[in-house]
This record gives sequence, C-alpha cells and structure tokens, in this order.
Amino acid sequence: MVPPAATSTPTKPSRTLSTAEERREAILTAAMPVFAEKGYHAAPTTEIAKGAGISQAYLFRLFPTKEELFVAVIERSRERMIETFTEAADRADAEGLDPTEQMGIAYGDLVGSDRDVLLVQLHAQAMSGFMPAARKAMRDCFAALYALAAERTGGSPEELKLWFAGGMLINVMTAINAEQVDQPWARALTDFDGDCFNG
Amino acid sequence: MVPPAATSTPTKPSRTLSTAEERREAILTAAMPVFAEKGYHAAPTTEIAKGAGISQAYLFRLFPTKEELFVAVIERSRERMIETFTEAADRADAEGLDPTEQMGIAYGDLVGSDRDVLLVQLHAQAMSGFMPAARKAMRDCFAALYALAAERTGGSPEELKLWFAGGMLINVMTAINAEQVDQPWARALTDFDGDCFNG
DNA sequence: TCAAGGTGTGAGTATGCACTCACTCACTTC
DNA sequence: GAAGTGAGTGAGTGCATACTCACACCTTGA
Repeated sequence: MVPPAATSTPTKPSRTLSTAEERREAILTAAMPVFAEKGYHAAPTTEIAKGAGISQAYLFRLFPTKEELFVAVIERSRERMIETFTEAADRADAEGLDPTEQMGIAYGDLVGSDRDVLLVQLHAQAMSGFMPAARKAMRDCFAALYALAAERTGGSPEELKLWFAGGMLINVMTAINAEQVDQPWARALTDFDGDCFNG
Repeated sequence: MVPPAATSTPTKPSRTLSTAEERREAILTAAMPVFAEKGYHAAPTTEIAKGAGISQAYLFRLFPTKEELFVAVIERSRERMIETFTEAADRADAEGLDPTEQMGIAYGDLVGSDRDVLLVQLHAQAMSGFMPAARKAMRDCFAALYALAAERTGGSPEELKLWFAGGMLINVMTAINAEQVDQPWARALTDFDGDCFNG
C-alpha cells in the first residue's frame, strides 16, 4: 500500500500519463470557449480535443457523446455562478453590506469579464427548446441559483423574481454589447446603478 | 396581350410562376420553425427550401447567404412582436385598460403559443456574441420595441427597464417550460399575475 | 414574333462533421 | 516477469452541408 518508489526524483511526478479526471477537466476548460463562441452544433469536437491537448478519439472515450459534453459545460458554468454568488454573499456578510446588491454587482462583473459563462448560458437557453438534456441542465441551474439566492438574501419570492428578471436583462444586454450603444433604449436598459432590482 | 389560352380552364390563375417577393415570404415562413428548432448552424437550407416548395438553388438566389436569411428571420420575428404589442395597446386604449399590463399579457400569450418567435429570439441573442449581423438585428429589435413601449405606455425609463426585464424572464422560463415544474423556484419565477412589472 | 429578363432547377463540388476501430504504450499487481 | 488494466491515438467511415453552375422555361414589351 506504500508507494513503491521513493527512489525516483521527487521533483518530477513519477507518472507520465494523466488521470482521466485531469483530462476531463482539461476538456471542459477547452470546450467552454468553443461552445460559447459557436454554440452547440457549430462547435467542432476536433477543436476542443486539440485545445485540451488530446486526440479526438480519447475525448469521445471520456465523453461518449457531444451532448454529454455540452451538458457538462453547462454545469461548469453553473458552478462558476454559484462560486461568484457565494463569494459576494460572504463579502456582504463580512462587511455588513446588502447581499442582494452585492450579488447583483458580482453577477454583472462576472458576465462582463467572462463572456464564456454568459454565452454558454444563452446557447443553453436556446437549445432548451428542443434538447431535453439542455432543458434539464438549465432547470437544475435555476433551482440551484434560486435556492442560493433565497438563502443568502432572505428575499421574498416576489423580490427574488425581480432579481432574476434583472439578471436575465443583464445577460441579453451584455450579449449585444448594449453599453456601447449611445441611444435611449440602450441607456435605459443598461442602467444598473442604484437599481430597482436591489431591495 | 391576351393570354394565349382562353381554351384552358379559367379557374386557374394565368400566371404559373410566382413573384420573387412571394417566394421570399414563403422562404421566411418555412425558415422560421427550422431556425427556431435547430438554431443557426444546424438549420439546413435544404430543409428550408423544401418547406418553401422551391429548390435550394433558388433559395440561394433570393437570399445569397444563410446569414442574410437568418437576419431576415430575426426581423420577421421582430415584426410579429411589434404587431402583437400594437394590437394590445390599441385594445387597451379602446377599453380603457392599462396598456403596460395588456402588452405584457399579450407578450406572454405570444411566446407561449408561438414558440418559434421566442426561440428565434433566443438563438439570435446567443449568436450575437460572435455574429455581428445578429447583434445588429437584435439591437434594432430592442430599439424598435423600446420606442413602441415608451410611446404606448408613457412609462419612465426605469419602468420600461423593469418591463423589459420581466419580458426577458418570461422568455427564459417559457423556453425551459418552467411552468410545468412543481418547485419553489419555478412557481416564483413564472408567477406573472397581478404582477410587479406592470405599473 | 422575338429578344430580354425574371423564375426556376438538377446535378454537382468541396468541405467538415461526429463518431469508430484497431492498435500501442504506460503503469500496477502479484 | 507475466498478466491485466487504463491512458492514448492514427486513420479512417459515412453522411450532411453551404454554395455554384449551366441550363430551361415563363412572361412581358415592342
């Protein structure tokens, strides 16, 4: 049960092969921007495999279908959001700030800086219409986020609805870069300071 | 100048060919559900042409690229929304009802009954990330809808923002059929009666 | 009646895709 | 060291796709 080789140099890992779990992580990391940019159908698995540094054949061993890979990417983007919200809520608690507002700000920052998370969400929403696996993943996503928001903000269902609605608007406005448009509609729909969605 | 064959049955129109404009309309009608279901990349132009009752070759004469066709479909879905809102506002005016509320209800009905309009919007939003033509079409769409809503409801920018945010939430919840889910998050996020978004 | 131009197509081309198969090599166990 | 298992791949297969081209037919105007 003891590792046999204390003899080999300890600076290098004795193992040259990666574990399947490491590869899976690498694939998800590589897949995220590709799905974000091109959407489900136009994202080539060859490109994802290349980005992960493995062969396409091995990609399909680890994720038997492209759809399973897509769902895993949706779940990963959900995890990113959960992390973001949790950190923001922790910070709000520590500094005595309004958690609803802090989580909202953190979300705006997240989708503004990490467009992959945003675009994966949008593609997944659109695919939900006719791809049951994506629909399920999106429902799970909303379930988790709603539970987290309810717990950390203590808001009423009505307040939470408003807060989610604001999030959906941020998504779309960010996707079309409305903040770069100098027109009344764009100014009105991208004004998230001193916001009605927060408390 | 007289059609040469008064001998043929007069119940048939003398013209056997359609005009290009009629064909264009037929193509858009056929393209809408295909793009809605499959998204931009996975929607085959062969299937669209077949649905429109013409050859694929002629489709490409009328819409030189698939992208132009996609943009035209986005614009058509915008027109549907404009019609819906206009009718609802007219009705509200005629019957002394609140236009904001009536337009909101009409929108919910539209996306609930005509999923094509909804899904085309969602696909277009997702494509906006990396397809400038789709982004432009979506911006135009928001510009037109915002102008209409502002004129017909007289709402403040803040009120209009709330109203649009509610619309974005309706979109997503409808896409994932959240109203069929019996869980707290789904009940809260699909409760659009007596709504905070309406005045 | 005939030319001009619009309507319309069959049959491609070149490319890209998800997924498979047969196979090699690294590592562990006994 | 032998035997088993998991990591990893080169080289496909079969099919679908956007777009093209040469060509035919219908309609109109003079």
